[in-house]
Amino acid sequence: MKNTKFPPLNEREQTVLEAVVHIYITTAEPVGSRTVVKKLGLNLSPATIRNVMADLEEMGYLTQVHTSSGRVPTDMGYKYYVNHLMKVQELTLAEREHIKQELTKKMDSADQILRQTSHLLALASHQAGLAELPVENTAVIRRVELVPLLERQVAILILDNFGVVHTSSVVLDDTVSPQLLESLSKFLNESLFNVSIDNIYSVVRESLKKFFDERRKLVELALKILTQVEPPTNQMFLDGTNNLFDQPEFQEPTKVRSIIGIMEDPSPLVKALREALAHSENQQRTVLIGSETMMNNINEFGVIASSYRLEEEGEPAGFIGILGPKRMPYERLSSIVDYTAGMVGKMLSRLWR
Amino acid sequence: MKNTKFPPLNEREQTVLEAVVHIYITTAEPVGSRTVVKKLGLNLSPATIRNVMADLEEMGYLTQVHTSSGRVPTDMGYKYYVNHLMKVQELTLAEREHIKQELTKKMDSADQILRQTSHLLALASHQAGLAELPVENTAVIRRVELVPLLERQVAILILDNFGVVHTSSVVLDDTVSPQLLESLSKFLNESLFNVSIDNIYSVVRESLKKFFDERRKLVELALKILTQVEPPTNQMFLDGTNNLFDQPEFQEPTKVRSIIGIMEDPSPLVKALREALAHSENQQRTVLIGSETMMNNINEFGVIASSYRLEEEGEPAGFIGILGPKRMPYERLSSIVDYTAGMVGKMLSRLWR
DNA sequence: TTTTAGCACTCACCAAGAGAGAATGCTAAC
DNA sequence: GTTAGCATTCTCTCTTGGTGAGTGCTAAAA
Repeated sequence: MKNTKFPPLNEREQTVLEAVVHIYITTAEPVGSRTVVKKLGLNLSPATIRNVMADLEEMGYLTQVHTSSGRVPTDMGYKYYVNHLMKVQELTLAEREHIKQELTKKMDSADQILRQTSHLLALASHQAGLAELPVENTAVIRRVELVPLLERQVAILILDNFGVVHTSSVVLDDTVSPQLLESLSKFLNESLFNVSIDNIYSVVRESLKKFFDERRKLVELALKILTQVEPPTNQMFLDGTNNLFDQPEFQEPTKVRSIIGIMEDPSPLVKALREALAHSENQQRTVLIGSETMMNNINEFGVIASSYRLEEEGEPAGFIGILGPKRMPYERLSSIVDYTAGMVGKMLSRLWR
Repeated sequence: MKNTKFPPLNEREQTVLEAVVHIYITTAEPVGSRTVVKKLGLNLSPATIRNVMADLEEMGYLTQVHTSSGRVPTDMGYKYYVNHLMKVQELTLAEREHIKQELTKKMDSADQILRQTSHLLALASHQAGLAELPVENTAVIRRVELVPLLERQVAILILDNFGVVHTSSVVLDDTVSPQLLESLSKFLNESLFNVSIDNIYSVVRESLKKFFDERRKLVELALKILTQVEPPTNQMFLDGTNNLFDQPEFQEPTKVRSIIGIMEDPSPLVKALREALAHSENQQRTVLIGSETMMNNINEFGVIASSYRLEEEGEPAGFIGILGPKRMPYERLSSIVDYTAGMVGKMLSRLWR
């Protein structure tokens, strides 16, 4: 899609494209020229619109599912619509209140808030909702605890500033004295405090060097323990995937499997979204369509995502969004995503202030 | 199913029922009398077998998908087969070695072992594998940690004897002094050590009473904190659900949704399995078929489960199993489940010895 | 130059029908 | 008790023909 050209459209062409997208979104049926005329209320005959639609097809914005059927937007058509034609709908007061209310329920961790967010988005959109935990490079270690469990087993708990606890445990070859563990714990806390979780390995290794000769045994133990800490995979919550099965485009078995695929491993989608958000205007909102979603050769999905920030003007800390068929009501859903992202940011920052 | 009668079968009827089940399991097509004769190599004509099959149908063991189609086993037919006819196949040495190898990989927690188990079972069976963490009533608290995170936020960590860490965190109304937290932590550790996780509330409440007048503030805080600990839902790992989509019986959209349903909430299945295992011979292995699986009105599944024990002659600590269509190769899969359950028990007990 | 009426054409969709094939149940004979 | 024979039942597939929505093209109108 990167190098595809988007030929410019005159006013009439824009109007027709917009109409086709709108009609197709609500009906899921190929759109014919007559229908467009009726919808637009123009004083033109279907034949005229037919010519416009033929032009739009030639430029790559529309396509026919078979000769002499109505037109359907291509990915490029959707993209043009989203970028140039769509007017984001304001949410009603009631809708805003509802979102606000659902997100101001008592929640004590980022985990809970984002799980709730994905649920809320799924409910509000009748599509699948997704919500990512704050990305690691903004997460910072607050505390490391080593807890002796049984003679040779030690649990490692890493708490970050978002209240997320990363746990792991290790079975050692030798027994460890409580004294040794305690001094190790102290050492780790000192060297890891406020270190980004991303950097856990490098920082520790470095600060370990200083100690190496002094406390050889301690150092070895520390390395042994830390290699057990799994690099925290950035977690994403995905809710309401069953809504997708209601869509006519996901009835076929092959399409069904693609949904399962996402549930099992959303990482390609996450990666694509992060990239797109980083390059988007203001790093605010992005829409990916079809192949852009990077879901193993399934080009049926569309996704709308917005970043949230922990401070008004800060860096994006993570994103939330809605996943559905390409044929989604973008105008309405975009505003839901935007507003919710704002609220999530507020709620998260309130957590630790 | 509870009150259904299982009319006794004579030898020929048993042979025919067994043949029908076997053939249907491999072909997924209704089985005709001719096919049965060929398979059995008997010196009888199809007409004779037809009569037997008609009898079996009358008794409820077989059914026709439509007049003048071949026969298919009913749930009752499968059940009779599993209980009386099936001969559990020995695993080959290679198969046993493979399972052993996969389970003796370095793993440091019950969590990892059972996740790996569900994966292994899915792979070996080409169905979905499931594995439950050791049930709570055998899990006992080893250690409680209260970790101050930020001024008003406290994380609660409960470690059980299986190396599983239950975490939660709470935002308090007032700030808490480290001293208070420390004494509270000490108090909780004393009163909760070796207490079953099931009983956390009752035990704490009781032992709190003793302290009530002495240290009022401490007690209130403890209660506040403990109400934040979510009752740990017994976790079950489910892997390989995508294998199910390959089965012809799960092609239709409605069936597909039932699979999703299980992925989202397997608790009815878990409950049914626990119950069945408790009443099974030796509390060892059980097979549930169709409606017995308790999956909201979807009667297409079958499940084979075995309990594992932490000590040779101990109580069952949890179960593992295989979920697939009713039409599963029970003879082979049963032995896989049995053997794996034995290995899991060994691996778990080795963890904390 | 733009728009439109008219018309032939294309294609999906549906219903009805015909024929093949796999099984069955039943009856009467072995 | 077993079986051969046969009419019967039902699914599945393929064909056929009709309908309707929509298109592209051409030539005329604005």
